[in-house]
Amino acid sequence: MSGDRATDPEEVGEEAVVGAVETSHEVVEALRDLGAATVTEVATETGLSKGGAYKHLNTLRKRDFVTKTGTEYRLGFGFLDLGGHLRFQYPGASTIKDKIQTLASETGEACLFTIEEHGRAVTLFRETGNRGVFTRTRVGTRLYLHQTAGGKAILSQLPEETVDDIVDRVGLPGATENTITDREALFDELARVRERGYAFNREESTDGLVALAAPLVPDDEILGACAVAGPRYRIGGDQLESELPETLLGVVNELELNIAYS
Amino acid sequence: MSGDRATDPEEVGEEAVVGAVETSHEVVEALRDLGAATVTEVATETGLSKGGAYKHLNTLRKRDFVTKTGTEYRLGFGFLDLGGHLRFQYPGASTIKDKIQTLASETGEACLFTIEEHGRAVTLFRETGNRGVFTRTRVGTRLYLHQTAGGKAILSQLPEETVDDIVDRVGLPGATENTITDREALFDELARVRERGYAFNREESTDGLVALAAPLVPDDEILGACAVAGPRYRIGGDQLESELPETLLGVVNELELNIAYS
DNA sequence: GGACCCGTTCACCAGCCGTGAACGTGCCGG
DNA sequence: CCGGCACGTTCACGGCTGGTGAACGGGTCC
Repeated sequence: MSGDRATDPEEVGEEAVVGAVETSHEVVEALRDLGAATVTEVATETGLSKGGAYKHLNTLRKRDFVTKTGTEYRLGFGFLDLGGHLRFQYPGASTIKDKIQTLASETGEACLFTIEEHGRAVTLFRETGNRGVFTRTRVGTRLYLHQTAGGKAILSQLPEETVDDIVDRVGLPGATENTITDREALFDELARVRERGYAFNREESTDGLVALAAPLVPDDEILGACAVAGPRYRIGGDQLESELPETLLGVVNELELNIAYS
Repeated sequence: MSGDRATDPEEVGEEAVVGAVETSHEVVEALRDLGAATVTEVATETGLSKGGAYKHLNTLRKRDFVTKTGTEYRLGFGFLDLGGHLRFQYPGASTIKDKIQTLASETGEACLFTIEEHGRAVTLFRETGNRGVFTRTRVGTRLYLHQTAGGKAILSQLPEETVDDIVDRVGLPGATENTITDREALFDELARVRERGYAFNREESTDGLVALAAPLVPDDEILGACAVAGPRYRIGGDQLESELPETLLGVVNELELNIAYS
């Protein structure tokens, strides 16, 4: 029922596009950047006329994408509704969320479930244990696949040409001095991940942050990756090497069985 | 910095609207209902021509609101990104989320933070304890204020004319036989809530589900409500009457202090 | 191999988006 | 109390673009 989950490497056609919708998106972005704004502020920010900005804000308001309080406009929570709906449409979503939560309470650290979209990593679920929170990764943020443990776990399960396409499109930007920024090095790393069964992130996205992730492959098809992340000083040593992989792989295997037979 | 948080009872003007953006939203809704669809399916669902549907899908794709996999279109996670961003812009968001989480692990039940928007209740944060999950309330869903504990807690803090406006606009639809569907009865209930300091939901939205909520009012201004919800057979009796209110009020008071001085 | 089906492109015309100016209202200073 | 300003909202109009229907091309199933 849920079809093919592979990535789509096509470039988006610059033509065949509805201009008014694009300006609408620009209004949304302006509102996101400004936080709260009046009509004239939105107009100057987007370059629209006052009347035009008004029309757009009004249109967005009809669908709860924008809220008006007196004379102030801000983004509304219509986006949350759609996003939340979508999150639980993903195959096995509620099972995944449950397991991520138990993983979080067992390890005490921040645990994530991440998928690939448009060559980037998107976090669908995030639960934190009783220990202090560390990452600033939010549900929905788009990160680079090659900079994160979950991303590398996903990449390790994709055919080589797909990985090539993704690298062509989004590049390999660096974040810390540990980030893999070379294509060869990335492929080597992916081979190691494939062999080992899970991926590390040793301060490759943020200084002081390490993580561990395993791909979720219930049916010969990569669904995403489960990760445990925490500060290096807490889980850096033995835990990252031996204890955590065991618990992580246990949870992921269980998940795969649950999802495959349902 | 964050301005007025009161509700805005204005009706949205039917005119002064951008048509192309509305059809774009219709495409999104079609895609949400269909789950995954081809261009022609979207076209027939929305009544657009094939070419027109294509243009719209393409436009949405540029902003990650739509994903294309081979010949299949589905909603993308761009909405999640915006929604998540927004969630943490709300005043005191991360403090609130933390406290909701501790509340969940202390009580073991599902705990929510809910706000009011457009006369409806929107759940911003939801955390579940170690006991079985019960409600199907998702982050982002819009519920009726008068049907939920959190909603009634919020209403109890609003001026009477605002409550009147809201009731005029959204009505008092029933969900179970316990739902308050009469305006007089609602005002009586709100007076009791105000006096007591917290609100109950005794199977007023879903059979078998009870809840308890307290308004969060850090600065003379209602921010939202914190709620604990669970099945009647588990928390129905003494807990709901004495134990839970105490822990809930404790957490909310602490939250109010944290938010007021920050 | 041919007939269909579907996604994508293309040209075209009417309707609509966006503009700029006009209107009205609330607020501040005098 | 009053006048002026600034802002949201409305309005009429013109150029452009959104949406149409038909044509193209590639894939797949008989």
